[in-house]
Amino acid sequence: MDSKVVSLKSKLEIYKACSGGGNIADCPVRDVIQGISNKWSSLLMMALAEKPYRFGELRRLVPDISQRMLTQTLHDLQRDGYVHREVFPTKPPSVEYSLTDLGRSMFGPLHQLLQWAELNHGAVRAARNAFDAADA
Amino acid sequence: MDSKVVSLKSKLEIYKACSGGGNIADCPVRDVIQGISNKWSSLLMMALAEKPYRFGELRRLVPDISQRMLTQTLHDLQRDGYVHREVFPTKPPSVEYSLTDLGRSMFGPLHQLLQWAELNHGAVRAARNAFDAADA
DNA sequence: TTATATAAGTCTCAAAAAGAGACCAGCACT
DNA sequence: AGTGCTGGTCTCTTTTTGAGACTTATATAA
Repeated sequence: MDSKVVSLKSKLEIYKACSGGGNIADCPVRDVIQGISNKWSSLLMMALAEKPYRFGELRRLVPDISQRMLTQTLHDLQRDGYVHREVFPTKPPSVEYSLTDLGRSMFGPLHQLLQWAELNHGAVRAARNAFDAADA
Repeated sequence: MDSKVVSLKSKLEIYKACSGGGNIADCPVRDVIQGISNKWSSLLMMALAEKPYRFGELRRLVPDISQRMLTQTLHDLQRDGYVHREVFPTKPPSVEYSLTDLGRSMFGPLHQLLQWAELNHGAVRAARNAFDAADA
């Protein structure tokens, strides 16, 4: 469990960064994290980290996102500075989305979490099954 | 930008782990990530990484969560194996929540992301302001 | 010429999720 | 007898999300 050691190191500092103002509610870390912890953000970041994609390509790549949520999530990622949106004057005009430097920087740690998920989805699935079996 | 170098290394492998079955929709990484990318999970993980807390303590610590969502989020974290729930036979009975080994393991990479957020919330805030100023 | 397709969205309506706050049971203290 | 503590659940309202039709302008096919 060296992950325990790592996490213990500066947990408190992070935490204090949140409760510094008095309570945990208006906290810069929360402000940033809540922008990316939603159903579609990490998935789109993952796609765009591979290479730039156009709107329709992303739609086909993630078949279960609605156009509405794709528009909105890309808009939010652009607003927070992670994604760049560029319109090309083709007929009809096409729009390309790509990661900014800030987006690539954020994808570093996000990628670590994605790797953890890949390595440990077996354990999570097992925990779920055990839990569901217990209260049945 | 050495984060760029890091992220470029194994982006594609992760991505393939998702589109392996044919499409990105039923993907183990998504399955795990969606369990923790919601408004309250990372915040509660952050609190419980510091030390175990009881229900009421968590409620006071995160003043803007409703009891309903606190119950539900803790339940989901417990189901996925990140959190342990223990009832103590005090009068009235108290319930303590703590991280499991799996939870501490997951908090490692999550913590990296939280640190990134702490370091870069200035840049994100600046991007937001620029974006909002532009379309006004 | 008329029909169909493609691009990137927007609009409307229905369904699902989240938030607010009352309510509950059991026991201790006053 | 009344109040407070515990950890919840129940109901109602508001917000968010999902499904899918519709748009504007151009190119291509029949």
